[in-house]
Amino acid sequence: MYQQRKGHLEARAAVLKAMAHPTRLFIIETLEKKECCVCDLTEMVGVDVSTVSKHLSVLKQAGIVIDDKRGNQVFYSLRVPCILKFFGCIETVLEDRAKQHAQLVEGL
Amino acid sequence: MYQQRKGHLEARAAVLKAMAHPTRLFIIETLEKKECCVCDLTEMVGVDVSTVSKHLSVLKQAGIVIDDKRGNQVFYSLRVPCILKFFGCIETVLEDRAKQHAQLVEGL
DNA sequence: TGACTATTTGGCTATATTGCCAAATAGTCA
DNA sequence: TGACTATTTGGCAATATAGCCAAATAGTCA
Repeated sequence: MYQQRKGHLEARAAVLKAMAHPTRLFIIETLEKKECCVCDLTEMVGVDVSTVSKHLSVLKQAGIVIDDKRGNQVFYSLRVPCILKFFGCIETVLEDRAKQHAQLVEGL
Repeated sequence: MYQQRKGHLEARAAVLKAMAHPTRLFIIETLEKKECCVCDLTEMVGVDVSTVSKHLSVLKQAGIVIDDKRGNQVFYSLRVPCILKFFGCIETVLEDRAKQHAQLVEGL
């Protein structure tokens, strides 16, 4: 039952896992607007450049971004724009959860 | 830039992270069709019941499933059906990646 | 109450992730 | 070539995760 779908589910989980980090979500959001080099992103995020580079590597590995080397810079862009549609539903989850929490608090 | 959105992005990332596991994706898929008790899911997944229970706890914490205790069983169901719309795009990522990989192999 | 089933929790080990620093690599330009 | 910038990689410590077993908790039923 599960074993038969396991391989496929692992592939899906890998994509979700690659997105499941606040810095990487920020990068995805940012790349939606325009491609950026590692240095642009590093400045916006405010962590070590090596950390940003590794996050980008995770996103690239997952097939979410592509890189394009130009001169001594590497520009990253979103490879799968539909990724952004995810967020609408995640917001639903968050709002729903907030609502439920509010009810619990009221109910006290 | 990032700092201002960090809290919100962390909340989003937490939802994605809760989904980013093959067993939990299987549970989500299964609960789409019908609610299940822990024992049903345990049998389908084929791991220790305590492991399944912990996965369900992660999904519940994230606001993705709800539980309903009836007798000495606990039934779980999907709280946010839109979660399933995610998968279409994830498939796109996977297919796209497979295509690219095929091209790389051909190009050798 | 006592035996039983269903579920959750605690404890443990093995493994993975994050983020930093330092060092390696790649490209530019005088 | 040498100095410089941009990026990636290796190594490390701290932290989180997954899954098992054992034990605790909750409910049923005779």
